[in-house]
Amino acid sequence: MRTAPTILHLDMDAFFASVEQASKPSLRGKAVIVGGLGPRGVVATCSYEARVFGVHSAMPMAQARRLAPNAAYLVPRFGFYRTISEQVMGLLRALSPLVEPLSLDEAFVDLEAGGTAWDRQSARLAGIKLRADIRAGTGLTGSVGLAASKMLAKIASEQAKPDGLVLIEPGTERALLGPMPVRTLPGVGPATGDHLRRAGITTVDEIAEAGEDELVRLLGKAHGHALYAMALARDDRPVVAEREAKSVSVEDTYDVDIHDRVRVGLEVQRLADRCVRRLRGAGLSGRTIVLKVRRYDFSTLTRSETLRGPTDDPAVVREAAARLLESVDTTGGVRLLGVGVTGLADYTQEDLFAQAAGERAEGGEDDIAEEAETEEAEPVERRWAAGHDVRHAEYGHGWVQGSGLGRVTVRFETPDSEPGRVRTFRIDDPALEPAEPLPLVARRPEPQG
DNA sequence: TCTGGGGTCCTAGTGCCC
DNA sequence: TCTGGGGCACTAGGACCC
Repeated sequence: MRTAPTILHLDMDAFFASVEQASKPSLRGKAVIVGGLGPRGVVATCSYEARVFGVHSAMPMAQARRLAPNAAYLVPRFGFYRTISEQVMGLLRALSPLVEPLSLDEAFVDLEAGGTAWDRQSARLAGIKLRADIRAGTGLTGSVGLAASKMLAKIASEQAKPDGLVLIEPGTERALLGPMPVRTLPGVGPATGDHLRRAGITTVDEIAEAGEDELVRLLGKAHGHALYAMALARDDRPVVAEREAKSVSVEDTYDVDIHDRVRVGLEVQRLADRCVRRLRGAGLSGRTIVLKVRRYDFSTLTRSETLRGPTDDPAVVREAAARLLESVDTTGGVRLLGVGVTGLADYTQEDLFAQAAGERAEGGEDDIAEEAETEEAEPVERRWAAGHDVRHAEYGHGWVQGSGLGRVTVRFETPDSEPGRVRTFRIDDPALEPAEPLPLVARRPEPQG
């Protein structure tokens, strides 16, 4: 393990909610909750103001609404978050070629590999400058952890939240880690936490005291060895810049359980098409088709089938998914269906032939065009999702505060305006149209030199 | 009150081949 | 020919992460 704290972990603070607050001045300082707004939605992220009420990620939305009835509830705008995320990742790549994104709002950076830092002073300075650059470029805050390993850098950024920087001095790791609860360690979730607690182990020190053999006995080989090493602050996993995807999947939870077997079949076909579209979009094909079914009682089962070779043919994936469905009992109803592909490969020669043949026969992508039509036919209310940007011919740029009963309520404001006024329109008002999000920070003139 | 969506990794059982 | 075992592929399920 290295001796200088030159691994940096960045964690953007309440990312989705912060982006929404930055783009909507009237929400700054308010409880903002981003997530699925349907009857089975859960909270994706919420602002720190909402956390005061006890709201947190992964909480059922219905529960959040009871705890914070006056919060602003918004659906996520992943496309926009991705744009902001790329901006932030660009700042990280300026520090080092070794940047490992973990999600839209989190990444590791190997500062030493980039020549940006070699000791604690240079690492701290790099962290301070990064936070300033993120704020200047996006108006958002991120927390930075610096340490000699990935695990400790992540724990440091957790401690730094919100809007802070924590550097763990090499040599102090074990003393720091020892009294912490086992759940601090990555890979210890509710199940493992319970398992350890039943064995009388609640702190990191107690993991170390239990010994490696005991942990392997309790948790199995891989998990036991890994956890013991982490408890001793041993972690020499490198920062890996390029990670290849291992699977592609799509799934839908339905507002109401589906009982009709024919409808279940149709949904599986739709999901298969969507999955293939994603697969092709990534330039991939795959060998193993996976069907996922969550039943009315939340029991989840998967069925999979491995083909002789990789495919990205929608008909092949549809047929495989349909065969897998035949082996599943759906009486009682299903709440979720999913279709995935694993065993990924780049396009194979065979696929290219098959695809060429398919295109000759069917004239291109028509075989999976059906989805687009379904989307066109969605109810008009769906165009006015809460939180999404709109433009009105007379009042300018705004966002949807809510819609229903044939009306849509819009607040007219932009990231650099004062909090704006609210107006209500008919949902079919021709002066109102969906709009692209505006940049969070107004473009400044390029600095000279 | 009732639990999203997109992933990764691990384990265990089974069947097959050598 | 019988038996055992290692190694691998496949399948299903579960834990965990953000």
